[in-house]
Amino acid sequence: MNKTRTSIVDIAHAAGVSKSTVSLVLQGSPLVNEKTREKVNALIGDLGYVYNRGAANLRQSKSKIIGIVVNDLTNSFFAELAVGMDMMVQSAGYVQFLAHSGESVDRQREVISSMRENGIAGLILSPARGTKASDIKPLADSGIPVVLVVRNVPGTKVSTLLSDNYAGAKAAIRHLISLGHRRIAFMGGFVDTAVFGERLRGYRDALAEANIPLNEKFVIHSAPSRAGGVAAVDRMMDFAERPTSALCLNDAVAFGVCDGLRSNNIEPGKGFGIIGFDDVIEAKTAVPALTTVSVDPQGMGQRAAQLVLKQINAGQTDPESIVTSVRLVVRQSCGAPVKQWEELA
Amino acid sequence: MNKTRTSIVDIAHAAGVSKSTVSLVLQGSPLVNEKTREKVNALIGDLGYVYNRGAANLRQSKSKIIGIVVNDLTNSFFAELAVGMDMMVQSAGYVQFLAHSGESVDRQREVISSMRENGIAGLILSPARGTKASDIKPLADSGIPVVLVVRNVPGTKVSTLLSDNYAGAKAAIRHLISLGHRRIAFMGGFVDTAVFGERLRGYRDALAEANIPLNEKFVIHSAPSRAGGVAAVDRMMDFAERPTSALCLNDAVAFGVCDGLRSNNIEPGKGFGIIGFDDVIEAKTAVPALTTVSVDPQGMGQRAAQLVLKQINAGQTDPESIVTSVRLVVRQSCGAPVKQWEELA
DNA sequence: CTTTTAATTTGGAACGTTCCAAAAAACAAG
DNA sequence: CTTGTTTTTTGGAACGTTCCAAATTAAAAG
Repeated sequence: MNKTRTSIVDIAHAAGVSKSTVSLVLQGSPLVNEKTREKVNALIGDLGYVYNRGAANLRQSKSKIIGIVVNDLTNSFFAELAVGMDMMVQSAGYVQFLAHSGESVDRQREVISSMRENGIAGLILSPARGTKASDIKPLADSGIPVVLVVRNVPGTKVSTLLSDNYAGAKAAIRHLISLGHRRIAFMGGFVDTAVFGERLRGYRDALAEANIPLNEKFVIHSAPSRAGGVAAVDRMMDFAERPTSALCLNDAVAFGVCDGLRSNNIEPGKGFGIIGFDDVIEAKTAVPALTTVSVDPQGMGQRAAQLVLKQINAGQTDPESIVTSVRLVVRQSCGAPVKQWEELA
Repeated sequence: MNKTRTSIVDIAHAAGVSKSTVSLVLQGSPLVNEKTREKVNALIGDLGYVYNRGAANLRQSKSKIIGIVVNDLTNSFFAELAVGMDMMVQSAGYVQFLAHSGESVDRQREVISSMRENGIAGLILSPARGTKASDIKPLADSGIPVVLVVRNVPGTKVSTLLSDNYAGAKAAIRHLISLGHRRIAFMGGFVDTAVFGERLRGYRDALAEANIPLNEKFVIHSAPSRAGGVAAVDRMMDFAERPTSALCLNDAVAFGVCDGLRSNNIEPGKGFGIIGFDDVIEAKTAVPALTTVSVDPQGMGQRAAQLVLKQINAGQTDPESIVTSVRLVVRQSCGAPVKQWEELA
């Protein structure tokens, strides 16, 4: 309503003190007399004063803003990741620019540069596919802490927070083998991402470990989405010798695989074993409940936020690379040992 | 790396012009000579200058920041809504504070006030359950455009963008009736939200229209989530006379209902008809593909962003209330007319 | 070469804070 | 009442931009 926002000097004037004193009050400085503090605080309420953080940032040349760029908010894994970050960021008294790159490197570049203009204190980035080290370099060089989550970008010298994809995949395959599976597929994902590479490596090594020869046809590429899972199953149905189970790139693919199996009249978890990756919230309630490698997306988001906050407060520290451990949660989607199915058939 | 960020005066100095001229160049003013413009632009690149939008905001007392608060990012409806907003906001040269309230009014209040301190130019709010008009009033009074999406808050004088819940629910029920259903449930949601109320009203009126008496037991409350859908089905299984189909509060509940039916050995879409609400991305690929009332979340997000941008540019305009229309997309989850099921049984 | 007009450029004040050195006030001790 | 000490308060410069009125330069006209 007011012509102009009420500022610190308006308060000062009303309280009969100087703007410096008001500033001190706002910062909760112990220097001010209790009496004046109360008077000032009262006025702040009465006049509807709102602190102008932008002005403060300008003066101090530092901000309380953290940039977060996520490649796909639509995927609940990333949505949960974002929620985890949000919690941490807010409770540290920061505020976040959260943007969605939609896997577009161009858009990602735009939002990062826009965030930079707006003076972020740090950046958490879940990079879009195809991100190059040079996309991150200028930011990092200017001294702004950057933390890469979920996906790494080769050639960068910034902190990373990744999950142990290799161990997770290996554990999953071992579990399938222990249930009696021998024909195990790996579904979803494209070769150009590090995540895919690591999980695939875990798959291969676990098979080798059990002396099961690798059938190249059994690694079925597809989009890392629910629709991709459906597509992968369709592809699989044409095989002469079909797998009896699959490790999926992520939970979204796994759900898609369930969908695809059903439309081919195969009951997921009964006629075919499925393991996902991520442990998205729905994994628990889905039917069949999804056996999956739990990455704890919210927790990961929180840790990422903590990491970037730590680096902001510490001035400049050496980049840190954290690999978070991962655990297999066994639920219903692998059903009973494979022997029983053969009896059923 | 540099001790201090390079500023407009550094450039001015290097180019042998005044800071005013550099400022003019940055704003793309036609006043500057082509020669000097080029010189300045070259220097800007060379010296790695980055524009300080905060300082500009301070001077102009307006910002290019839009606040977005969403009650639950984890729900893909809202995630998609956020993505739609993001697209619009970015392409208008704005940047967004996106926060997640997690249905907590307290947290919502905190983030809104923090956004205010950071000088947002407008706010898009999908209010947490239980939001009061007084939570929004101070912001709106200070002249910052506010747009409410998805959920309304009674007693506020701000713009709203809601979907036609009543008509959507009515259309859904008519469809079920046309397939031969008579025992139709309404699943999910709690009474205290406007959305629930409107959809329920559509349900009731459509039944009345067809002279089907309302069975109060058939409106089954539950959390508006996937888990809530499962719970609702469990409740339903105890009924002596069970419904043959259900309209669900939203797609998340609908998916949960599918899960719940399966664990009771009822095949969704074959033994029971299900209609969702929202038309989330997975609705298309799920098996059975979900018949649902399409709200087009991304489109809605875009429209919300457009609305707030319009109000920002127009200075102050009267609040606008938009109800977006909605359409029933028929897919597989209602299966064949109910007659056939009886023959099957 | 002057004068007029148009095209460019430019200091300095302002935006709302924080910070610093220094002033003022309050209190204690002699 | 002085002097010294501690507590509290205070102007003004600074942060990096935009804006304005005014100054300078270039071009056109006489």
